[in-house]
Amino acid sequence: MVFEFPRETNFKNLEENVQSYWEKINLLKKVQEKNSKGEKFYFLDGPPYASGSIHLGTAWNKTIKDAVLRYLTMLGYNVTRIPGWDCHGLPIEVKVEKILGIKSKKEIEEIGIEKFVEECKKFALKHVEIMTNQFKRLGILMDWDNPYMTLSDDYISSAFWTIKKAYEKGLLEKKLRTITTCPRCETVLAEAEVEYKDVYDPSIFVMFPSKDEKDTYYLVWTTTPWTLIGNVAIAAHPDYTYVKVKTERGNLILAKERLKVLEEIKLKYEIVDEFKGRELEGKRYEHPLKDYINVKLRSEKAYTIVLAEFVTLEEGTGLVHVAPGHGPEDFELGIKYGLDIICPVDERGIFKDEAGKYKGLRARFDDKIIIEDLKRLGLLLYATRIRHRYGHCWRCDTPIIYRATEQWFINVTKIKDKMLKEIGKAEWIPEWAGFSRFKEWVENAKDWTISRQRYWGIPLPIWICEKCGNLLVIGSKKELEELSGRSIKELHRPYIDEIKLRCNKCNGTMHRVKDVLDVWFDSGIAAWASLSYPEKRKPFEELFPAKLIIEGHDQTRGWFYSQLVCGVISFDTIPYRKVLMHGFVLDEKGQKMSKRLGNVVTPEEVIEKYSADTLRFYLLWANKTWEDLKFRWQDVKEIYDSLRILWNVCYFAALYMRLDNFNPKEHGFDFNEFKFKKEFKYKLEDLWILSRLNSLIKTYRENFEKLHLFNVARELHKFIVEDLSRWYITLIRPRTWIEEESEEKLSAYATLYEIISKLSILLAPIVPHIAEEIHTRFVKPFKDIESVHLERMIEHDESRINKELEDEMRIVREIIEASYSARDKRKIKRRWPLKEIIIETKDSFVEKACKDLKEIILKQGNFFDIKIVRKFGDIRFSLNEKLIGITFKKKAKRILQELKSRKITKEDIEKGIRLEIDGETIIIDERFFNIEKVLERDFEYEPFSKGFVIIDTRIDENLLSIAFAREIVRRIQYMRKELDLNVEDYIRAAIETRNEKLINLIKKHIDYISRETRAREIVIDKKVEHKKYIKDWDINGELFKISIEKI
RNA sequence: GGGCCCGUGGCGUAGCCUGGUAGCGCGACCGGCUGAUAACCGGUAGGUCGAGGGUUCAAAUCCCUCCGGGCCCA
Repeated sequence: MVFEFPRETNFKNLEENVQSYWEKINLLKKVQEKNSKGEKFYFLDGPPYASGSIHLGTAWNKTIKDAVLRYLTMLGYNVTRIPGWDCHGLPIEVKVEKILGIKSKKEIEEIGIEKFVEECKKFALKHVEIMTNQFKRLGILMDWDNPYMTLSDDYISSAFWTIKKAYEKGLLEKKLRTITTCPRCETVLAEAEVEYKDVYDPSIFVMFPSKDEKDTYYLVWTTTPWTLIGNVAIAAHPDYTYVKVKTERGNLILAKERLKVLEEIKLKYEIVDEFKGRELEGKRYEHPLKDYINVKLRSEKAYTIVLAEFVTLEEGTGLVHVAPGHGPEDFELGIKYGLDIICPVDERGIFKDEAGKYKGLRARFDDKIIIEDLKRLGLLLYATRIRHRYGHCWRCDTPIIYRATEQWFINVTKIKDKMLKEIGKAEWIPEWAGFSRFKEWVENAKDWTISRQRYWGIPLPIWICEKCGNLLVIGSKKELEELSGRSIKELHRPYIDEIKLRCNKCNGTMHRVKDVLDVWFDSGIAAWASLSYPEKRKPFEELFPAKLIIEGHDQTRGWFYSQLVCGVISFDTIPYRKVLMHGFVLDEKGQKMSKRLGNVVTPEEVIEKYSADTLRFYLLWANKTWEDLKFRWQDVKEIYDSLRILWNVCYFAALYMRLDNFNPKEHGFDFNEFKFKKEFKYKLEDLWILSRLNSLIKTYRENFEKLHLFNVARELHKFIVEDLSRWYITLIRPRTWIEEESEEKLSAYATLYEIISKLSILLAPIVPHIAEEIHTRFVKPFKDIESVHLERMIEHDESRINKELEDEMRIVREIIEASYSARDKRKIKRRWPLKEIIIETKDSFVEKACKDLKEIILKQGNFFDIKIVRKFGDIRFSLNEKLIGITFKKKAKRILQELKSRKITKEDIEKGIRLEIDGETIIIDERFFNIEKVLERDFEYEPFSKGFVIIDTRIDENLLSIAFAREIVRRIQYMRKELDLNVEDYIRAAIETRNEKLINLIKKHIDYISRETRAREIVIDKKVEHKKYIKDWDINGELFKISIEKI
C-alpha cells in the first residue's frame, strides 16, 4: 500500500470501507484504552428525542460534538462518549395513538395501559436504533452500544432521587393553579409545550345587566365566549375614566377611551355620566346566562365589579370579564379578592354539571351556542371574528384551554436567585447566549408544573395515604422495593401503580399519585442520571459536573434550563461548566425547513450525493456556529470540490513518491513528532509552505480551544486549496519531473510528505474518513498504528514560522497575477516567454521580496529577466472627482473648484497639494487622482497594491524559438497522452513543417524538446519519414505534422 | 408586544469588539492549461455594507429609530 493512491475515488464507498474497518478493529475501545489514564473529560450528550429520524439540525449538532471529542481525544483526554436518548413523553404517546388507531385517554384505558406503554417503549427503542445507524453513518464515534436512555430503571431511579431532594428542600408543591390544558391529550401543559399561532376566533361584546340600575349594562369584550360560564366578576381599572352612555340598546358603561367600539358599529350614543373606575368597585351585576347555568358562588364579591391594574385600553371596552378558572391573571385576581375559583370544564374540555344547560358541550367548539343564547336574551351587543395569536398543544396542535386544576410544581421562584448566580459559573460560547439570552429567560421563569396526566413517562414517586392524606416521596427503586416488600418489574406505569404502601402514621393504604413527570424533567437530570447516580457513586464523583455541553439555541428554554433547575435542586449548582450554543439549519432563503414548505433536505440525501465527510466539513465551515445556517447545495458542492482537490494533491504526491521509491523512514522521518530529523536543501517555496503549515497548526489549535470550529474548518480549507494546491504544487511541479536523483526533488518530497502526513492528523476530527484513508496510505506503511484517530494531535513549530517570507510570497503572488493580467490585455499566452518584467515600486519590502523570490517570479511569470525600478515611463492623470466627493462630502465642491483653477504637475501629485479650506488644511495626494501609465507601444502595465508591474511585450527571434519549442513539447505530450503512454516511457518523434525559418529556430532547442518529451530521437525537416502515430497541428497559424511512436 | 441574534455585489460570507478609501468564495462572462486531466489555473464585470437619523475630521464598524428574517417568550 506504499503510496498506492487511486486517481478516482468514490468518497461514499471509501467511508463505508473505513467504517467497517473501525468496526473491525473496534476503534472506540482502542481510543478509550489509549487514554484510560488521561485526564477525565466529562462531555454530556444532550439526548435527542427518539422519534422519527435525524435531520440536518441533529446532524450538525452531532458533527460539532464529534469533531470536538475527536480533537480532545487526540490531545490525550479520557473523554466520555455516552450518547443519550430522550424516550418518554407526549410526542411518542401521540404517535403511538395513531399507530393503534385510537384518539383519547378513554380508549387507552380500554385497551389497557400496559399494552399502550409497551407500544411506546417499542416505538422509542425502534427509533433509537434507526437514529443510531444514521449517526454511525455520519461517522460519529460514540459508545452506541451503551447509551443512556431515560426509560431505563436506573435513570428513572435517579429521577426519583431528584424529586425526593426537591421535596426535602421544600421545593415540591401541590397547588391549585389555572394553567394550560390540552383537551385532546387531556393533560396540563407547561408553558414550554405551548406554541402560538394565528387563528380566527369570535369577538363579542356582551352586555352584563346591572343590578343597581335599571336598563343599564356593563359592556364587556371577550374572544372566548365559553369562559363566560365561569365568570365570577368584572374588572375595571381604578384610574381610568368610565362613562355611562345612553343608546337605543339601553345605557351602557365602558371606558371613555373605548367609546370608539360603539362608533365602529355605528351605534349612536350620548354621554350621561362620567366617573373613575374605582367608583365602580363593588357594583353588582347579573350573570347574563344566570338562568341557564348551575353555578353557586359563595364569595361576597361574586358578580361585582373589582379593580385590577392589568386592564388596558388597547382593545375591548376597559371592562374585563373575570373567570379565575380560565385565566392565570384572573386566577391571581381571584385569590386577591377571595373570589370563587370555579372551573366548570373537565380536562377533556367538556362542561360539567355546574354548566347547567351547557353540560356536555365542548369548550371553544360550541361557542356559537352560547353566542346564540346571548343574542336571544338581547345581551349581545355585537359579534364578529378576529384573527389573533392563540396557544396550541406542541404535539397535537389542538387549541389549548385554561383550567384551574391541582398540579405538582417545582417552586422555581424560591431558587431563582441562586439559579441566576449559577449561570455565571458556566462559560458560554458565545457569551451573549448565557448572559443575555439565557439570563433573560431565567429571570422571567415561573414555577414549573411537573405533573402530567399521562402514561408514558417517569412516574411521580409520590404516595398519598387514602385515610390521613400523609405524603411519602420515594427516592429510588431500592427504597420502593424495601418499603413495599416486593420486587418491581419496572418503574413504569402501570406496574408501579400497583404498588401500595402502608402509611407509617395511620397504617392506612397509600396509593401513588397517578401522574407522570413532564418530559423536560427527564433530560434535566442527565448529568447524574446518565451516570446512574446515586445508585453508583464512583463515576459521578469522578466526573460531575459536565465539562461541556453543545446544543442549539432552542435549548435555552429547554435543556439548558431544565438542567439548571434540576442541578440547583440536587446539588446547588449548575451541572455544566461550558456551553457551546449552535444555530438552526434553514433553507437557502433563510426559511425554516418544513414539510409544509417542501424545502426539507435530509442528511441522507447529502450523504448519498456527496458523502458524510463533505456534509461534516460543510456544516462546520458554512458559518459561525451560533448563527443560523442557510443550507445551500452549491456550497456543499464547493466543499466537495475542495475535498477532491485534497485528494488530487495526495494522488499527485503519491504518484511521484512511488515512482521514485521515496521512503520517509530512510530519510529519518520521526513518526512521533511528524518531522524529519535532518534538514533538506529546502528551496524558498518549501520553507514558505512549511511556514504556512505551522501557522495553520497554530491557528487551528487556538481556534479549537475556543471552540471556534468554523475558523478551524476555514483555515484548513484555505490552506488546502489556496496554498497547497493552487500555489505550492504549481511551483514544485517541474522539480518532480527531474529524472535522476536530485536534492531539489528530494526536498520537495520531504516537504510534501511532512505536510500530507500532518494534514491527515489535522483533518481527522473534521473529516474522519478521508483523514483515515490518507493516513492509511501515507503513514501506516511505515508506522505501527491502526488508525489516525489513535495519533496524538500535532503541535506547531514556532521556529518554522517565517512571517516575513509569508508576506513576501503574498506580494510576489500579487505581482505574478498582475503580470498575467497585463499579458491578458495584449493577448499574450502564458506559455510564451517574455524578455523582461519591470516592477515599479517605492516600497523597500517589495524590492526585497522580488529579489528573494526572483526565481519564482521568473518561472511562474515566464520571464527571462526582472528589473526593479522606482519610476518607469510617464504618467497621465485626472482628478478622481467621485472619491473627492465621497471623502470630503460638502467641502468637495470647493476643493474641486480650487484644484481645477490650478495647473497641476506631476511633481504636485507626488508631493501632495495643500489646500486651505475654511482654515483647514487639506492634502490632496496621489490617491485622489486616476493615474494611468503612458508607455511606449512595446510595454504593457498593470497596477498592484504597492506599485506597477510592467511587461516588455517584444518577442525577438530567440523568444520565438523558445515559444515554438514549448508549443511543440505541448503537442507531443498531448499525443503521448492519447497513446496512453506511461510517464516513464520513451519515444521517437518526427516533425514536419514548410516554414524553413521555423525549422532552424526549433532545431536550436531540440535537446530541450527531447528531454521534456522523453524522446530518444527527433527529426525535424520540410519532409520527414513519419512514425506510427501522426497528427496535424496549427500553431499560431503555422502548419505542422507531428508523429511519434513508443520505443 | 418583549428578549437575543442576523441583514454586506445574483447567491453565501469576512471585516464590526479595538472607526480610517470594502475582502473572499460560488455563480456569470472571457481566456488559458492538457505529465493532478469528467480535474486544474488566470482575467473581467458586479456593492450608496437593509432604511433613516445621530456622534466624529472620518461610520459597514459606535448610538438611536424603523423595516425584513430566525429562535425563544407573551
